[in-house]
Amino acid sequence: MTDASAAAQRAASIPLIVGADAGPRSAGARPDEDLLEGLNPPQREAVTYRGPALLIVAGAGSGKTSVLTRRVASLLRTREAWPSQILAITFTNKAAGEMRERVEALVGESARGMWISTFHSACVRILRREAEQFGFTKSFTIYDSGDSRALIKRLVKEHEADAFGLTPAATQSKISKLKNELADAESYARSANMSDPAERVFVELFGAYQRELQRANAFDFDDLIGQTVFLFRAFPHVADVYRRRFRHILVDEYQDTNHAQYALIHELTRPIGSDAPPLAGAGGMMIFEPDPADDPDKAGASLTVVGDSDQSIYAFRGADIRNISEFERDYPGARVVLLEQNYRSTQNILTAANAVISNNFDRKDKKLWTDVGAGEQIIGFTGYSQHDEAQFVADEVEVLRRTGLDYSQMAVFYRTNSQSRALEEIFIRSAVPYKIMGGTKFYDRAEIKDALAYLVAVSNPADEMALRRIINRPRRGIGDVTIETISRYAQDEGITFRDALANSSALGVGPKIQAAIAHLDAVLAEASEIMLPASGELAPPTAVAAGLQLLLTKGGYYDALRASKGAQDEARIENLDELVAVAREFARNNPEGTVLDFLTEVALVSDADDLEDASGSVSLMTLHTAKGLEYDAVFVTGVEEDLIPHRISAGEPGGPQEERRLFYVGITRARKRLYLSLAMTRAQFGEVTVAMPSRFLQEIPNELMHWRQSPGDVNSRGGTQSRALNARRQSGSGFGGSGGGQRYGDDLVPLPRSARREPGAIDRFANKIPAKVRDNGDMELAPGDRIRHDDFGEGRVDAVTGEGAKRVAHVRFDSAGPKKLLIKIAPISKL
DNA sequence: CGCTCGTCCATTTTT
DNA sequence: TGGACGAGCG
Repeated sequence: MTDASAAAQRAASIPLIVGADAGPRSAGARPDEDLLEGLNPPQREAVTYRGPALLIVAGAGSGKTSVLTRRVASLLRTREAWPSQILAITFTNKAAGEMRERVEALVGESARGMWISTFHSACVRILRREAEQFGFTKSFTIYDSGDSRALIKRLVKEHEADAFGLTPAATQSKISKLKNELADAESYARSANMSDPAERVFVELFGAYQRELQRANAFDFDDLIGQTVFLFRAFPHVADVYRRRFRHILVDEYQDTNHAQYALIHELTRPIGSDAPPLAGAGGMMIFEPDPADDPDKAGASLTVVGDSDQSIYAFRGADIRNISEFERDYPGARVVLLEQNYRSTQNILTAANAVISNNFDRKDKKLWTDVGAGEQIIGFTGYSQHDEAQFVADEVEVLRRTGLDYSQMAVFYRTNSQSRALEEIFIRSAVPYKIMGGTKFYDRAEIKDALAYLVAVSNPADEMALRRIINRPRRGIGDVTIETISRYAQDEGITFRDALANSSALGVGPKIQAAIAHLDAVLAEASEIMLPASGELAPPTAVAAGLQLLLTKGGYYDALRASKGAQDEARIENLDELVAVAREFARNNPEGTVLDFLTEVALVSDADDLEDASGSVSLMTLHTAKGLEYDAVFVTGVEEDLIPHRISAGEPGGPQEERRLFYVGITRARKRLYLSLAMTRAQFGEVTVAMPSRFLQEIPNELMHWRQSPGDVNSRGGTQSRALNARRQSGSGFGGSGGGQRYGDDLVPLPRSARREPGAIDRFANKIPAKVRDNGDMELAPGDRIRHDDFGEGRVDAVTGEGAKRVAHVRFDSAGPKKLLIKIAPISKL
């Protein structure tokens, strides 16, 4: 490592030299002095340390982004690096955009030329340049998980693999996991138990899948990383190009990198020109022999990684926490800087967060602290149903709003996307402006995928999947039979599916179908002239939008939608118009952008409208999406067993711990106010189930919490009338009308309030929450039984539906009328 | 070949 | 609850 330390010394000495001619800045000061303003000592070190490897362990809210951007700015300001020598990897496109902005704000124009992007975007850029090296073309398609699922589904069917328990979903996830480990079909076969027929079939599928991708000139998400690693290993001279170029590599959210990403970084930071040609296809194992690169000019790039193992929440998709915990072993001599001071939250919030996360064993103890004071207590609330819970959130949002807090400073988190429904309903009804972040379905809509498939069909004629998708959309009378005919013809003639379309007359299909094929072929050809001018000249910026417009119009897509009277078809047209608008916008931002660039962007930017600001509205998102964000007020909803921790995680090794980290991430997003809410009952899959408070709630010290309504309050006598029903009236808004119980007629009837308790008394439930839940045990009820309800009085059971804890009694009360009650928890007794 | 209706299915997190 | 898919009919 002498070379490395030499490089470190060299690098470290530069600022001092440069400092002498710091130009406009005050004489003698470091040119990056202003960048260090307001930083605490560890932060300063994180910005100024120079060496081959630096690990910044950055607790939540410790100013990590600020440190990272200043470090980049400092490198530029001191002329230690040209912008083009910097590669900064972030986890999301949004984070990349923000980082670029912040660096630009610090150093201005000179930020241009830096690569600041996600792993995936960076790899696409590299692959577009180098694809020809190994049997792809630069027009390759990027398959998103839906595309690859479709392909896998077809292969599973062809191989009759489901007979071996290989469902498309299982196959896809297994392949993905393997690719994240840099394994391919061959290397996997070597280690697999091939006497197991299911394994043999899987290997077969894996291999076929990969061949199909190659044939289609396509990469799936995992390939973008894995194939780049493969490229670097198989072609050292190519790798050297990038090693020479990127002298400073920074990786954010390092705890969430998977093995392939780790390997990519490792390849990029190796000394230049020192590769022993690796064995092709040697997936899986990596050997890092110390490279005797004596020439300091060949030293590897300097690497900075930032992360927090307490915030590792992507193990389920291959993130390997060891990448960060063993960083010092992988990069001997690495400097480690710890950022523990928190600049975001109040001490109460941090204490709660520390308390929760400390229940994870096998972690380095780390305690966030702040000097801003204790702050407000954490508010707890238990709703009767998820609607009730949502109404609490909506009401509280309004209260906060009236105290002057902007909507954009509030966020609501949930574990699963499906939970957003109830929130949305209530927010709409309560006229609370909101915006759902992430999970944008725009690019998942069928019509959008169709439209994009048209573009792919033009830009990457090898992509048969895209062609198959659009060949009969809109309906052209080309069914499976015809498709098979075309496919066979192509195979016989040794041409591509796309080229077969151009020979429609030779296919031997009926005249009507032949004409349809010829027409489609002509439209595709015309569009390709617009978007891909032959003679190497650049297409005009408008080409993508124009080509798309043409495809949709002449392809008959618009007409078909207009002709149909389906209710959603109008919306589909609007969505397509929106896509065209997106293409125009893209052209404005990227005057030289090609159709490929456009497709890349939409493939990798999952939620394009994330870039739009959410100003003026409350943000709703999953806990995963929340990572890296912060808000003055945060609502974590659905804090229930089986939700967080999610029930599926229970069986998986490390699952509950990861769930705890997820909860921790949610808590630590809050600056000033934190709300934790749950519901006693939750309707999922159309069934009402009884929910139990999350175990994580009990890990928060009592004195930090103020329960507006504890789980005990809801079911012990009295309960509350659903806030969803009465809150509006309480808050004096004129919104009462829609309130009545009828709105919830199909829902379980909330328990009306008979006696109001002093809320917030924590001693009574003392977080021994589950014990407080009313439980009627296995009370047996049958039609005809008479029962007494604490609030509704006496009634007669009409029917009993459901099973176990979900049994529901349909009761006709003498005075209160018909109600549905969950037998297990309703305050009832048999007469 | 296309459409409708019915069934059945599955429901974690995402670049 | 609702979304996806298959069988069966027009």
